[in-house]
Amino acid sequence: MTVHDPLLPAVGASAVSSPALTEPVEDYLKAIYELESRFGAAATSDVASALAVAPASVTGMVRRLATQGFLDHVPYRGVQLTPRGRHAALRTIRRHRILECYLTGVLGYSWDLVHDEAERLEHAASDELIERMANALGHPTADPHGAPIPTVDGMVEERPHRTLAELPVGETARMLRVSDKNPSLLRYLADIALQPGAEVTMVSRAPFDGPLTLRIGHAEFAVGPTLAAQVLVEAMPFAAPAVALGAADAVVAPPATAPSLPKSRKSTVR
Amino acid sequence: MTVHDPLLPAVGASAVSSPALTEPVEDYLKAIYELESRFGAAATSDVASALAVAPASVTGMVRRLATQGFLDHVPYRGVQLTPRGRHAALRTIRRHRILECYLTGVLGYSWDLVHDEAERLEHAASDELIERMANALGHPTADPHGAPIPTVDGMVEERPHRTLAELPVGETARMLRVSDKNPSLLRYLADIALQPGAEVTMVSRAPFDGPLTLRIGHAEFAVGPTLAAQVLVEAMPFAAPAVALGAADAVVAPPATAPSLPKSRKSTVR
DNA sequence: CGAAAAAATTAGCCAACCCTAAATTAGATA
DNA sequence: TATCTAATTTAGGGTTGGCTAATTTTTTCG
Repeated sequence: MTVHDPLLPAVGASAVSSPALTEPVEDYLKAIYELESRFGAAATSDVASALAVAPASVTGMVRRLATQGFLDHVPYRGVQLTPRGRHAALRTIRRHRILECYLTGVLGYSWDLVHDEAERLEHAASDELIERMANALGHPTADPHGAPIPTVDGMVEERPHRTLAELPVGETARMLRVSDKNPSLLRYLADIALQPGAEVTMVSRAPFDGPLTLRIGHAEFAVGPTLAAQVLVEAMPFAAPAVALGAADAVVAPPATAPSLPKSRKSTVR
Repeated sequence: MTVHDPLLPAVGASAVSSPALTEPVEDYLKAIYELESRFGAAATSDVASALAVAPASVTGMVRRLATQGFLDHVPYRGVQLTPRGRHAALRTIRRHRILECYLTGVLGYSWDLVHDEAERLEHAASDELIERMANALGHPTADPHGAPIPTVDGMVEERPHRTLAELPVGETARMLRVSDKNPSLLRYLADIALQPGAEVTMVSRAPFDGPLTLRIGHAEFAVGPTLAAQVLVEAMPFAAPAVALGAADAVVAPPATAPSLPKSRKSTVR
């Protein structure tokens, strides 16, 4: 045999649907999804800093993704995912979060270290593997950091919440969620037992951006406002005993249609 | 801040050592390792067909890998791994095999389906994850197909063996190993209970490349010589009861130094 | 309003990998 | 030994993704 028959249709991919996304593409879509759900649209520079690439690289990739129908791009205005792009993003996010659950729940990873591992595995694991893991875990609905796990068909539970920094003095709330991206923050939170499902009471609040005093269990801690702003909490159902994150009054819906590419927007303190 | 500081040293990689290999590079090294241990050196065209790429692509990659010190290339003669290349190859092979063990042992994959999954995960999993899996499994020494798992420092158990096709009539041997790359072959072997550790007796052998009759347990099966040639067996210690693959009389050693780039060699029926 | 600053895009490049087609080289053989 | 063939390599391209250095646009502010 002298003929070389290189990669024809490749046996694994489903005939009609997706030709499998590359790793960078999955990363872009995921980052854009997250920015979009926070700000309504994703700015080039925000995507760039989320992915640690130069803004010019984002412009280039965005053009490609737009021609492939994953997103809409209005030059100088930002991007928004199309339903197709959103679906792809949610698929990656589901994988990421199930992986995080599996790594902490079965393989003993601590919650501050799962992010990086899941970040790499999410691109390599097959649907088969992800569903086997979900199955082994009893189909969790949130990852170890409290982030909701999208369903296979792209639905996400978005719960009403506010940040811990907004909790009025004297009120008690249940911790809902925190970003998985900052290991040292996560280690600190674990130290003070502030994890999803925990009850927190705002004891006092020093003026001029001063420290907030929290009661968690029987102990009190003073934390800075920056930290508090990163922790999401939800109202406590009256007198309900602490339980794991589950159904409750969750709103199940595809992420709301974003306000079409707003003219201006401040993303973060730049 | 206007300066974008793209991927500097990247926090995860160890300062001095490896800058992390790309997926194609790991695949090349692994394929070359396997060809080299079968034939003493890897021919361009063999690498090409193992990886399903054109021979010209192999020449290109080989040049790059040679300049990076992973292998020695004598143009028109073939390649051999340097100690560095061999070490990298064995690391990937270890990952692959531990993943196969984990997927079958813990997540319920059948042995004919693990190869593809492991093939993708082996590039994404961290050392941390692999060692956690190995730990959860009790540090297996062979994968589900009987292939020995290299140790962390690059040692492999090579056991003396012959193919089932070579087993003389009347003799009994223990099945040692079979390639993990052919799902339908693996399904058939599972059907006839011919798996690593199983005892097989050569009952009879039809002439002119005819079928071989095997006894496995209490049943007899007739198999073709092609299949038999793919199954590796080892001599049975006299009267020893069947046990799982483990220590025994294994030879532990780094893969023997290959005969320096032989002048000619037929790899397979071409 | 008009200019400076910030954000985004374009232009021009680079490296990794892969391909086909056209040389080469080695090995086998008459 | 001369020749033919099979294996390899070289030449010339292509795509993806990323970068830097201009060059626009937008936005902000004096």
